[in-house]
Amino acid sequence: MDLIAVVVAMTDQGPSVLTVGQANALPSGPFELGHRSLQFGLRTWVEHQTGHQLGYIEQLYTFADRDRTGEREQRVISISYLALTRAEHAAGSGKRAWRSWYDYFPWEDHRSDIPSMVADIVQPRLRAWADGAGQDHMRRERRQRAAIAFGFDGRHWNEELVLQRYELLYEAGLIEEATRGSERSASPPPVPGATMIADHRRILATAIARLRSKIKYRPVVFELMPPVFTLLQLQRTVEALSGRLVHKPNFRRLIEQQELVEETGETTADTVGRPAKLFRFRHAVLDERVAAGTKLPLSRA
Amino acid sequence: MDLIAVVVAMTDQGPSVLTVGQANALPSGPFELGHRSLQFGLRTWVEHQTGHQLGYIEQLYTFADRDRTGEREQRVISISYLALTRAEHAAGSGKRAWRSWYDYFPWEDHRSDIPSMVADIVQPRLRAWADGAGQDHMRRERRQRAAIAFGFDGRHWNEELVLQRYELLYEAGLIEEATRGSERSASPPPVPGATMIADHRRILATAIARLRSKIKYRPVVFELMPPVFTLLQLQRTVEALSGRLVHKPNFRRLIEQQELVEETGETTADTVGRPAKLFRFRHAVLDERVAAGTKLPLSRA
DNA sequence: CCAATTATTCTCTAAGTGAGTATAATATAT
DNA sequence: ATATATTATACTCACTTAGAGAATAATTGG
Repeated sequence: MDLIAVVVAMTDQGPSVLTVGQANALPSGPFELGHRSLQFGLRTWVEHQTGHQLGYIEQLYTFADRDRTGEREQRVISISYLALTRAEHAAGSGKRAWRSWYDYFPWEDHRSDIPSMVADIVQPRLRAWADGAGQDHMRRERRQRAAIAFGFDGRHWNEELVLQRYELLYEAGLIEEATRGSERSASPPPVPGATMIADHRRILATAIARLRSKIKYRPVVFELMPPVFTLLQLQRTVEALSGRLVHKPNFRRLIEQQELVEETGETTADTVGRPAKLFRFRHAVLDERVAAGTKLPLSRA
Repeated sequence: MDLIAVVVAMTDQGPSVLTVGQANALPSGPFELGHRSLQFGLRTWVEHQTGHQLGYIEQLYTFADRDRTGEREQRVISISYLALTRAEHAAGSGKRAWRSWYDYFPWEDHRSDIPSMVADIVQPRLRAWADGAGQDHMRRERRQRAAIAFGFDGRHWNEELVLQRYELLYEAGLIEEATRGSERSASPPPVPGATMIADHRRILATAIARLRSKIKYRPVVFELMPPVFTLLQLQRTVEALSGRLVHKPNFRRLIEQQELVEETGETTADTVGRPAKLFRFRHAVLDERVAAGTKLPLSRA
């Protein structure tokens, strides 16, 4: 019985995740009898071990597949969580490090255009995998899945399909984790991207997908923001999480008409150009509207 | 390590859940080593025990609170699942029975107007609970929470807040499960609604909330429908699940423009009035659009 | 003072949604 | 046979939302 945490914060390197070891594992710990509840158990040990106050915690998924850790007949139940915090809360102890999550998923960052590795590496290898299927209908099905997941053939990129993309690459043998234990020469070279132990990278993919979906209908972004911020800073955070750019005027309109923020009266001084008003999150909305939404003006075209 | 299933189907009594015992418990079973995965384990034992083929399975939540079962220091991890099936698949064995979920949550059915018990019983008792708070700001906060959850003071009813409503009633001591073990005379009489053992009713509330949310953006309703159906039958199912009526022309428009269904060419014969065309679900949409949506034309007013 | 830079406001258009009305096809009653 | 009830299906309209681009404002640095 293990608790695994995906702790997310914004750092200088962008949207980041707290890692241990050689930046190849998520922090995890046993669930102890002394803990009042699962969530409480997670909160106490993460805060104790990392000095991070966790603002928002959400259960992700419980895993127990037999060969999860590779050891046969040993059954470990892992309960994974998504937690949001602010990087400043760090007390940096031991071998813990923040890493941009795009280090592990370089194909997910579409903020400055589509990464070239998608067309140069991912697409041809997935194509080869699809063509390697025996029957004709299998080939078509594989191609269609790849096209939907990665937006090939003129389809639109859907930033929420993080897990589907990872699983597709895994199934195609293009992820190092998928070919562990088998002959190295037998499998094609993996796609770029830092790897993780066991299925931690898969759990991270689940967390990113959840967060990308959630910011559209719950005001959780603010857990990652400092107490006061400009609208552009807020926008950059949303863009970092979703991996794509949003239309600035429309973003402002959305935030303001939902009354998610209020002006502090101050403005920024340290920037070039016109100084921006500073805002703070209106915590009252959490009480006022349970289903307080935050939609993103993401283009469909 | 326990698996608990909320198995949902449409029966003559409306949206129904599979129960065991005196219709006061959800089916549950241990997770065995022989099972390949959690989901697989659940599927096999539910199908084995009830003769039901489970179409759709989704993990709900993992619980491990210390006093969950009332036995101290005994820590049981429960992983709960939502499963959808068709009632006809039944092979009816033993003490299993379908029960309308509104037997357990009578305040949740707003199809034919708001149930009178909401204004007659729930509202005054929640008001009394709020007024019983010590400080003034506590009273205001309790009143606001009740108003948001149940749509008092001219607010809108939000059908997705099933869990919030249950938890509010629980906190107010108006749910029998909340006052177990304490002096009976000390607590107010519980609100109407069948009870369940342990926290099963809470798990059921979680499942209903999840399903009411999900039918709006994923075509899961079809798991509950027979192979062919009329659009009105589909609409009635959606209404039964969400607990509120939808606008018929708009519902049709939504279903058709999303190309979720296709005509079979047949029409119904056994009804009064003009015969309706029969439709079947277009399984192709599951491949075509991963995020295939089913939105409901629910009124905001 | 002008260019560059960032912030903020406004407008236009297209699509989506809630609500109501009109027409079509059947059964049953008179 | 005709009217009426009943259910199915189609159409219309007003209003809101969302995507996109343009225009204006307030700074800093030459």
